[in-house]
Amino acid sequence: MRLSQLFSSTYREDPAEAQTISHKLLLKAGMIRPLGTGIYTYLPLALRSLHKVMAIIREEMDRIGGQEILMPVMNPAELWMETGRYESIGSELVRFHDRAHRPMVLAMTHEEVVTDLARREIKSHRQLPFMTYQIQTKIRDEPRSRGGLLRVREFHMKDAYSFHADYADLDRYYPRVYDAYMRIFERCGLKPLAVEADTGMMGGSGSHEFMCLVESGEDTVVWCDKCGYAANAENATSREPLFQMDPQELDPEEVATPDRESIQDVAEFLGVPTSRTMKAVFYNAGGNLVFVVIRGDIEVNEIKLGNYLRTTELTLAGPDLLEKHGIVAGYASPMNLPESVRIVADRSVGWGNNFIAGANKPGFHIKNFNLSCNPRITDVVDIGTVRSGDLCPRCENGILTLGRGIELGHIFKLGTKYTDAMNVDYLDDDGQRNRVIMGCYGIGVGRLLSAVIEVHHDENGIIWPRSVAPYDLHLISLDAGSEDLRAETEKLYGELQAAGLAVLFDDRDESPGVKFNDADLYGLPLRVTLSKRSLKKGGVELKLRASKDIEIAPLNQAVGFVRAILDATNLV
RNA sequence: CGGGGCGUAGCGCAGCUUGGUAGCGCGCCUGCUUCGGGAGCAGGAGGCCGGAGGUUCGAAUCCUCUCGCCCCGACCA
Repeated sequence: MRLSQLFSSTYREDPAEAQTISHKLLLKAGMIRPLGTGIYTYLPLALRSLHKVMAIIREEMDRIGGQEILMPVMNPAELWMETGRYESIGSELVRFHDRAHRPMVLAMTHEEVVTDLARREIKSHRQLPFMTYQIQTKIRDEPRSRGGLLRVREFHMKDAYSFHADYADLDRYYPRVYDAYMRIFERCGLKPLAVEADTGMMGGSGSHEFMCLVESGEDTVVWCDKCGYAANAENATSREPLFQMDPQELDPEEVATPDRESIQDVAEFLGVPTSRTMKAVFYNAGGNLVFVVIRGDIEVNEIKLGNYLRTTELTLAGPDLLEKHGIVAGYASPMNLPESVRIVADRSVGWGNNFIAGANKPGFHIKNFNLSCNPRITDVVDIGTVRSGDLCPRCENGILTLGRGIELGHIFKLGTKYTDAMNVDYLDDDGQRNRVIMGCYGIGVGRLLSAVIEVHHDENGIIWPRSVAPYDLHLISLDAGSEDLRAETEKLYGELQAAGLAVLFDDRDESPGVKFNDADLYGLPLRVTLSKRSLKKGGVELKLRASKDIEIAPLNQAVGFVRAILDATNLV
């Protein structure tokens, strides 16, 4: 491809709207252009990379027996009503009516469609197991898109669905998908961390997310430095920490704590660490007040709490709701609570005794709060947020670390959530009717591309791994008007292409500085420069984008050198 | 949906406080010169100042409403 013909233009300055590195570079390098919030056009360079990622995905999915299909984006709402998701999913599901006034949706995922398909096709156990996948546009009217391609409202997802006769078969297949996922990401130049994940609105019995650890990631992940434990912070847990226990429980007594409402203030005022306090956090769970008791130094994990309460409608309770139950904000007490309030305690209430807690009276707290003070505290569960430095729940000496990650993919053991809702059965070899078991597996393709840039770049631009680079090499002609030199470069361009290499040829009448800077920005793996100076040095200059070193190859052997270098750097 | 920020030429921005119908840098076009890390000179094109309404003799500038974009939070395969 001649750069003079390429439909793309670079920016000299960083686009103001972009914050994350990949967003900046994708715009700056002329790879994507925005159409609206979270909606982008892929220009030729980005599309070539996207296609390479897709090709890798297809190879790996085919390798584990996947069969590619393509399902519709436009779905009758009826299907989604069948599984209940038409109602349960919020406005990120785009709903509309067709010309005949039938309710329709734009698919944000394809469990409904594929499960319906399966129920029409599956008759016998002989057809099981199988796995279908597609790479299809997904529409999600995200409440908040951001970060360029990292989180968008219309995107490409590889989604796969496997169907099994029993759980054992799903359990056997699931690790194969896991391995295929690792291969896909590694082939794209990423080394993701697979973490145990919350299943969210998808449901199911187990799931893993594949996290690319970078600062710009939206998720918090937790991992152990000793064993393999890794989890999304949403559902991570830790082992009981070391804590102080007084030899005996004392009787509670009130202490004056004027104008000290936050745990921090109270602890400082009374001269105790926050771990010796018990704090109260109120939630509105679908209109009901829930009182959460948790040790003062630990944060409530709302995902865990929501899972425990089996609700997705969970917000901090407003003053109205508190007042209604006669609770004094800032001094709320886990003692003497009205019967109307549900109490949920984090397991950390057992990590110590004689705590400081609220007195439910402005300006007062109580000393020596113990679990025995309130017999109504019976729900003691793990709803705390894991902190960096906490002890690993799985091994002896491990310490947990927290980091940020981009969710590249997510795999689920769905079980029968959808096959139950849609009655998908098969006949076993005894002629008995059995429920089909499902797994589902997603990868965000554009997000994966963004993640590659987040990981592979420097201050001058992208540094593509060859596997997903839009072209293999960037050929620069510094002919300065010399027709001979130009002819040599044209000849080399032809030879490189004839050798099967994908070449981006900067044939523009631009100054060397512009060409070098654009080459760095585009970030193709290898830069090949032909100029008066390079000829004087003995041929053409070869420079890897990822390295500072420059090698000279004789002009008549340039193609061989290029191939050798590219092949040697094939794996990034 | 809450909180914050921003909409002026393709990109980055100034002008707005103190109203007088728009400017800078880069990019773009033409010519000449130049040619190894974003060249020089000369000439040129390009903007209903996001939109609507209002105040005013007069609005990019003041007021009201609205739309869009970005960030944080809520939310979220």
